[in-house]
Amino acid sequence: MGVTIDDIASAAGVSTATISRVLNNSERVSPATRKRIEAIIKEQGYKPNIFARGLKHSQTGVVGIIVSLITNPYMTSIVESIEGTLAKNDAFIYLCNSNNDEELEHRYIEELLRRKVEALIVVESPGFNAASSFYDGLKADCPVILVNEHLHRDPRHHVVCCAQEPGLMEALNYFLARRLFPIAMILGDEGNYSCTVKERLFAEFCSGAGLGPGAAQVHRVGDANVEGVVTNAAELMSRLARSPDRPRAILAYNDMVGVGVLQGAQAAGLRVPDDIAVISVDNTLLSRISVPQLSTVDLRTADLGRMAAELYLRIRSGYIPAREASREEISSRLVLRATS
Amino acid sequence: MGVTIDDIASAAGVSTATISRVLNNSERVSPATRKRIEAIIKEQGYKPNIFARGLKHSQTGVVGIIVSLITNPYMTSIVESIEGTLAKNDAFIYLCNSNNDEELEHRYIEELLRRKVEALIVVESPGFNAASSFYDGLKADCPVILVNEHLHRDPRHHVVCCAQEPGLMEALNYFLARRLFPIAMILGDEGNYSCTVKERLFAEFCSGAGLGPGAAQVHRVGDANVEGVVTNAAELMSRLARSPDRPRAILAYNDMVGVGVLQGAQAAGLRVPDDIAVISVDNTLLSRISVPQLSTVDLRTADLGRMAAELYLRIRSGYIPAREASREEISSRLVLRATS
DNA sequence: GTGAAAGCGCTAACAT
DNA sequence: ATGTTAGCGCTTTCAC
Repeated sequence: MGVTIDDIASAAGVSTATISRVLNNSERVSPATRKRIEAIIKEQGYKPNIFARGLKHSQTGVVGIIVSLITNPYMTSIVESIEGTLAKNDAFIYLCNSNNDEELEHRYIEELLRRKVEALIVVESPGFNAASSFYDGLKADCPVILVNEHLHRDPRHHVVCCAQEPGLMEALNYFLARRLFPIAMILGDEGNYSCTVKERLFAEFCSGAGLGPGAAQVHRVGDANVEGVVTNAAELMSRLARSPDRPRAILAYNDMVGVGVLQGAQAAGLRVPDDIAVISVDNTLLSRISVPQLSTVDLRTADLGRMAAELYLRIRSGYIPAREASREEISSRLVLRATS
Repeated sequence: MGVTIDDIASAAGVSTATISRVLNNSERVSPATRKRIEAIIKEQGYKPNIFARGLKHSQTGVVGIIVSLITNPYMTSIVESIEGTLAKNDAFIYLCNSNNDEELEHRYIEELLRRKVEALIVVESPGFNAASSFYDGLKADCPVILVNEHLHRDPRHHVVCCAQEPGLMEALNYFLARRLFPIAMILGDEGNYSCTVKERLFAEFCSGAGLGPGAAQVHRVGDANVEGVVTNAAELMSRLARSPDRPRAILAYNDMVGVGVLQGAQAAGLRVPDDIAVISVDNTLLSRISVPQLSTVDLRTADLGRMAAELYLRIRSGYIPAREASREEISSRLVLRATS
């Protein structure tokens, strides 16, 4: 095998304890010996054995990530960002795909803890309500970082999330300023956080702007996190195109819905954005590859991933207490592209 | 901490060695004691400490996966499949995203080996030529499984791949049988394997079917693995729609190109598939969410992922020699949907 | 400020 | 068929 702590110790003419000390840059080691040892370590390319460390319940350099659906581009983007940030800091990730299966998720967590991950990052889909009560009760001996946990204002763990409201308001005000009425909000199934937020916010916006039922509509297209929603949204849009109170502006639940709306509009012979403006939510790959490119409310997946990873790194460095709950919230924002 | 091998040993009234033997279900242990010990293990919920095992250079239950671009839906699908298959078998994965950066990839491999992964699965993009010579030279002490390594007929490692030819031929014959001429092949940049295969195969097909230049065209849209290709393809299609020898059938390099073609066709007022039939390659999310849904050559990502994972599992079980190169190749196939 | 030494939980000779 | 025991490479008291 590779070079061990003993090799370094004898090369430096000190004991393994001293090496260990400089490794865990703790305690008092004379600057001179520290410097000398560090040089030898670098020179010999020594890296401590992960398993020996893990055996002594210490650093393993691994964080566990649980995502609810890895094939969802929204998730993928967050994972990419976490991975990239951690890789720069010599940390590895265990990737676990829960498929929204709570039971499986619990088993994953148990096993990850057994493997002594240094942090547990749980990425929720914004349109899915995780069993947050489970996490509230979770006694992990590593920090738990919840990405997009919106439900509890005071969860027991670290939370990193992106507020939808600011971007949604920007979008609605964009429509309002151009007097693009009626405005239609296209939602997914009721009952999840993301949907509720949008519905409430739209209602507030309408009453605030004095928009009557003739100027505002709400439609639903079923489960919006499922591929079939695109077709549903396209069909809905075709119908709306023929309706007497055809909307001039659409705010779509997510990018998949947005893509469906675009297709429906084009099929109905409507020009986007001239006849109808469309803004969706998520800013995933889909919004960028649609033609025309979708204007969308950016949920800032890359930032979210980076923040989660950096939070772990700060905890690891001791800058932040691991077991205290913290909350970082960033604002979504409107990204204007070709459909509005 | 949890229950250790000593706890089990004393509970069973035997030595730790015996426990270890039943754990590694090797050697001769009397069926009676084995049964008894297994019961106690189950009862106490004992699980061997991963780090102690790793320290003794044995099983770690982890496999390393290196993908060239995790945000690519093609990759994501393979990763999902690998993860799902391994999770059922209590194996975890380290996910590494190389971003097509060779240098980074090498560092990942080095670190993964140090972490004693039980297998290394490298997923190449079908449109990217990996530095296969690097892998040929790689001396890993774990099996290396290359997914979609097409270049070498006799690589030093295990290969699992999907041949594009069968599905492409199906697609072309589909066009031929319906006499949808001219047929246009839309390719990405020259120089990668995937592109070369398609070009060669198309040429062979044309000469085989006696198709002259009036009945067959080849076009290029630049780097087809980049989001912007959608717009390029849309623009190309708009131009083709106005051309005197407008194609009646399109075979698109991948799903992104296919989506672009669809949009271009619709923008030009062409009905799909009545005026123009479109078939793409990949069968990713994109082909399923496009409206109309794209007919596509299925590159069978889910099967590929499962095969790679199962290959590792068979090696782990000793059914297959780890260090011998093997090759499993499956055939792509045409999936007919709404655009053809 | 540094060293000696006792483990961490397991595996694998070597004994019996 | 089962037990004894010496490590794997590191961390961490406890001495000095």
